[in-house]
Amino acid sequence: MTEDAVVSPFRPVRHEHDACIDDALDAADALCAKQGVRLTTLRRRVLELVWGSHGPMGAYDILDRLREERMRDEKKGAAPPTVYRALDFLLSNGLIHRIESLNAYVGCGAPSDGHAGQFLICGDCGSVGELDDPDITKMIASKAEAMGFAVTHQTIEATGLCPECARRGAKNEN
Amino acid sequence: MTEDAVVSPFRPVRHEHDACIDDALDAADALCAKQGVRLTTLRRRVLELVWGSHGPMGAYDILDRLREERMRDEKKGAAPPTVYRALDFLLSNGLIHRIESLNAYVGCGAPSDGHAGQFLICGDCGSVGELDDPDITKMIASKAEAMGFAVTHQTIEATGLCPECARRGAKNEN
DNA sequence: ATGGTTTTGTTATGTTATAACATCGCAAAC
DNA sequence: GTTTGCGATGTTATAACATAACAAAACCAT
Repeated sequence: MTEDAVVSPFRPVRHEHDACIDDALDAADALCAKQGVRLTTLRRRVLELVWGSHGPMGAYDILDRLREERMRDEKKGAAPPTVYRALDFLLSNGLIHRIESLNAYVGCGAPSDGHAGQFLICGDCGSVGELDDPDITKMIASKAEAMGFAVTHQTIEATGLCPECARRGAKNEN
Repeated sequence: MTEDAVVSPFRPVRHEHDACIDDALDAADALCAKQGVRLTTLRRRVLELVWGSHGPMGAYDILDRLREERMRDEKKGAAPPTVYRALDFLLSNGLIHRIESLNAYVGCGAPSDGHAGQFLICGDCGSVGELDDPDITKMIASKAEAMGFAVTHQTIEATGLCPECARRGAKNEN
C-alpha cells in the first residue's frame, strides 16, 4: 500500500513478490547456518529491504527505511556505517550484489555459488535482471588470460531496454 | 622528469609514454574537428592529464593538478564542475572511458568507433589494459536479446593480476 | 558469572558528483 | 563595429556515497 502503484518487474519472470522475498530470506538463513556466520536481525532486515525494493536500492535508501522504522518504534535513528556494515556482510556472503554503475544493491538470485553477477539494467524503469551466464564468464577469463592477465573478479553490467519497456515504448510510437 | 620513478605499464605493450600521449592528443584534435566539436584548452589539458597518469585517474586527482598549475600561474583555483564538465565532454566524444568500479577515468586507446571499453584492472599495481573484444560484446548482446533485453551500453571490468605483477608475485614466493 | 569476540552504535569526516546561477568570450547577424 | 546569442567556464553551495575510529552492547563459550 506504500508505493506499489507502478509494478516494476523484469526480474526474469513475473512472480509473487512477497513469496519470492520469503524464499530468498529462507535461503539466506540456510546458507548462513551452513557457513557458520550470523544473519542477525539487522542484516536480515537489510536483506529483506533490498529484496523488497523493485529495483536496485542505494545504501541511503536503506538507511532511510531503517530510520523510519526505528522512529516509529520511538528509538534513535541509524547511521551510515550500520547500513554499510550490513551490506558488506551480505556482499561477502554472496547474498546481494553491488551494481557499480548505479552505486546500488540488489538481492542475489542464486547465492551459495560464489559467482559475480551479470546484470541487465533497464534505463527506463530501473529494473534489473540477472544473467549469470558461464559462457560469458569463461570467454572473458580466457581472452584475458591470452593477454597474460589472471582474472579474479568480473563486473558485467549492460544498460538498455527491458522487454516490458520496449513493448510500452513501441506502443507509444503509433 | 616529474614522477616517472615507477614505470607502471600493462597498457598492453610497453611504449614511449610521452609520444603515446602526443599521439592520443593529435587523434583527439582530429576527431573533434571531424565531429565539429571544440576540444578547448581546458578539455585538452584534462585529456592530457588523464593520459599522462599511469593508472586510472579520479576526478579530484585531476582537479588537484589543475589547481596546482593555476596556483603556479597565480590564478585562482578550479572547482569540481570544471573537471566534471570536461570529463563529460571527453566521455561523450569517446576520448576517455570511465571505470565504474574505481570511479576513475582512463584515456581511450581507440576513439572514433563508438565502443564501450572492456577493462582488465590489476589489483596490485592499478594499471589498466583495454580489451575491446567484439566477440565478448556480441555474446553479451545476444544472450541479453534472448531474454528480450535490448542492450545499448556495456560495462565490462575484470579485476585480477596483470602479467608484470604475476611475474613479480611468483618471484617473491621462493 | 566472566572474559573474549563479534556486532552494533555514534561521531566525525572523507570522497565523489551535481544543481543553480553568474560571467566570459567568441562568432554570426545586423 | 556593435549587438546579440550561445556555448564554455567560473563560482558557490550542496547532494550523494562511503569509511575511520572509538564506545557500548549483545552473544556465547567456558
